Amino acid sequence: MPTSSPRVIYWFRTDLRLHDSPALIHALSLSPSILYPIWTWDPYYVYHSRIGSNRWKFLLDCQNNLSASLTALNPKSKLFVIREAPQTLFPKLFKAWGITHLVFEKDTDAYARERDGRVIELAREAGVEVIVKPGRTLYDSDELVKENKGKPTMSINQVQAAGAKIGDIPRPLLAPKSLPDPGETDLDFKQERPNRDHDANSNPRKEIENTYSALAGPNGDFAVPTVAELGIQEASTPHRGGETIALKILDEIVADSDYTATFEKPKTAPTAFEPQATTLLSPHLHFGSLSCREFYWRVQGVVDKYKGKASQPPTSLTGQLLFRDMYFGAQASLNYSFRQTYNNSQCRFIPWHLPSEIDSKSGLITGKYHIDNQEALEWFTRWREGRTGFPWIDALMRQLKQEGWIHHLGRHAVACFLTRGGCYVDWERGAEVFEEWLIDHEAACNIGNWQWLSCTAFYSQFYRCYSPIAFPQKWDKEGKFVRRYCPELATFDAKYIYEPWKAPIADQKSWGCLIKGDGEQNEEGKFMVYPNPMFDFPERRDICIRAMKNAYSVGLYGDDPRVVDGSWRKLFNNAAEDLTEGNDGPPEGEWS
DNA sequence: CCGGCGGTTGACATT
DNA sequence: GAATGTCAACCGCCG
Repeated sequence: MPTSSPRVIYWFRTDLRLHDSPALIHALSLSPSILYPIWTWDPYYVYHSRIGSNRWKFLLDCQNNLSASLTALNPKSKLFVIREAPQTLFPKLFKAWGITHLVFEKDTDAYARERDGRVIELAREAGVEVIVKPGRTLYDSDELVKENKGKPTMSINQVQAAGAKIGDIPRPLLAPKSLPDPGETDLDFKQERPNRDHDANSNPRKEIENTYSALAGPNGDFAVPTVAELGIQEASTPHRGGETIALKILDEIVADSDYTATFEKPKTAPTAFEPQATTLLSPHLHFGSLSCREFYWRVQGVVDKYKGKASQPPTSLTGQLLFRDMYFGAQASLNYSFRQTYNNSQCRFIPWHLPSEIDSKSGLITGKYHIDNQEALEWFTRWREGRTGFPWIDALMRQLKQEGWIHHLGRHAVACFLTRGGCYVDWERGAEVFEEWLIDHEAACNIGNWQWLSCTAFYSQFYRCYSPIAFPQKWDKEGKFVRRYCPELATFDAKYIYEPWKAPIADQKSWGCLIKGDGEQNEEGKFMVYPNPMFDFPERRDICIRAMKNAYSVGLYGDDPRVVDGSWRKLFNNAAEDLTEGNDGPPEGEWS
């Protein structure tokens, strides 16, 4: 094999950037004669991950921006988007393009490990050398787990201790200044099209989907697909993707040394919009249009020079990145069980409503759920659609759906409300909604935060419960945020903005909006209509706290044999009004 | 094995 | 208006 002039494929996945990409820099250090920067459309991504139209758009923004940056370095180059599953594409591609090396950034989620393991195997069979470099997190997640005595990182303390053993967080690398030519791009092999019998994205896909029309796309030019090609609805988010934008946002943040050095997450306002109180860099970290180490060291540089008193992890800006590493470490260690309660050694078992259906063969969640309680289903539906009758919750859910982003504390509020602090619905239901709608959806962080907020892992102070009335008042007494996202309440007196059902009917009429019904009705005559609250919150809070206390005293975790075989039901009192009854739930169909 | 303390982001009353 | 204490009482961590 002519390794003297390597012909390299650089496989972009969750690292859509040129700055600080250890894997890309390594690929270039091979002095390739030929370099193909490619993306492959993985059917697992296209049909099995929940991706709303806003996140699709953000991804395409990132791909377009990256492709333009590659072309700026070499007019012959670009991001070559190939429409086939990597597991079937690569053997054909290695042969067709005479490839000697395949380089990509390490990914440690359960599916990615499986996929990449297969690709590495295929490369070995083809005599292609594979180089994998970590770069997605501050620390290599596997190394972090290893230094945490081989256990999942479940507290920020553990991350800091394990991180200290690993050593300094790598300094960012410069973007390449030149790029080798790509070789010939003929593809004289047959495209293998994926089976489309399942489509997790039928929701955002309201048009004809044509992702796999041809290997190099409809025009045969390997172009980044359009929204129309993917069949996705137009995005409603104002947030835009791409490395150029990410670096500009970062520049603006670090230019404000007070903001950067004294940032304390719990003090930032979840009610702030235009501009938001936090950085909005999370979607860029997800798609890799910003390197987390670039972010870390740029912020640390400001902190080191700062004359005043700087904030410290975990509440500081760099602390936020440590939490991200914590969740990646837990995910890397627990693999498929991380994303579910069932079989998860770290996740408490709580007999929530609407529990996940479990595939009895694999022990994995199927994406469907049991409807054990009609009232809980109605509450979940109203929560999802932003018509709970609690303006703070509804405003957040509407912002989430429209813009694909809500403030971290807003996520706390709606997650607590759906699970342990209101509806007593399974955190996995909430995580699925966030998975679809968030532009910054990062499986590790989303799952970890849902476990945190539902007090099933990472956190356990279930008696600290967010009030949909008191909590937002800490930042926004006037209710400006609610008025923006629930415009039917725009003219309500601040006194009633978080509990409009308390406003006298005469006032409701003079403010043009009646408080009634369940949110199905939007207007009545000349009046707008906003729903009544779907339950009495203080009552629900008490019921939930009591039920949590009981479930904690039973003390089961997801991998307990009694959870696995369904006999957990005997440990809960079915007759009590404490939401501990379980007529339905895991494991699927095996408890009777 | 114990007790005390702190835990990214509670609510409410009091100072 | 900010800071502190109390509520009831969870866990992980440290000595």
